[in-house]
Amino acid sequence: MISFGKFIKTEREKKGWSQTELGALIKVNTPLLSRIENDKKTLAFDKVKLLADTFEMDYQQVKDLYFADKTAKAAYKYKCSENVFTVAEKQFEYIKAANSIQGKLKF
Amino acid sequence: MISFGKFIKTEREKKGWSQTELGALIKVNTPLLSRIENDKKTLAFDKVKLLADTFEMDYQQVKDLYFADKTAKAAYKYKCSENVFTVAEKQFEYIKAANSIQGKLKF
DNA sequence: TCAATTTTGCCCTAAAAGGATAAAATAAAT
DNA sequence: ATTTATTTTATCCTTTTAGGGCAAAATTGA
Repeated sequence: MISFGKFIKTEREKKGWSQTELGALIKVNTPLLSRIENDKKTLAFDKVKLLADTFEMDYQQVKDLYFADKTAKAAYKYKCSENVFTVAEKQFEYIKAANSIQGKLKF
Repeated sequence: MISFGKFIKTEREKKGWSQTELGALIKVNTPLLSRIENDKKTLAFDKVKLLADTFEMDYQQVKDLYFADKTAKAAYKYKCSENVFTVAEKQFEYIKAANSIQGKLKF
């Protein structure tokens, strides 16, 4: 498993693109893309769809990777235990269930 | 499984405290605590330790709940799939392993 | 050694997070 | 039925951070 930054770098190189080239496609300038690939900045969420399309990959999957990365980094930074993920998943299911009961569109 | 807001409300009522009373203990004013309990605002992270102490609960556990809640809400909001949590956990383990190799303190 | 590419150092702006006060709404108690 | 206590809502304000930008330095490699 690699970080989202390294994921971008890997896929970019597979395509044989420079940072500037990929940057033009996903609307991110070169210095910023460099930082993103090195996990010093994060890609803005609204660029993720564009990125998935550019890489010809499934949006849902790329999006999941994007958030997984953010979650993992926060969990590490704040010294969470491993079961934070299990708890999160349960909470997630709970919210989904609660909101699928017509009309309740909280959170 | 309940939200972090409802968790606070539940524990507060167990102790028989008003929002103002608990608020004084954890340094949060009443209107803000109301919003927090109703999941309209989030508790600042630096108050979590104080909250755990006040409730006489394990900090690690409360902290995990705090981040689980944030994660779950983001995952729901951005329509992630359920396996975002599994991916996140793998990523988490990867980061931990990478950083346990002396000196590497990235992320 | 020149040219392309990547990285770093700053700086700027817009958005969001966290917090505060006053006032309205609800609930409880007398 | 009115007070009184409690909770919620309406705004507003300040500080932080995310995301982005330019210029220059560093690295890679032809």
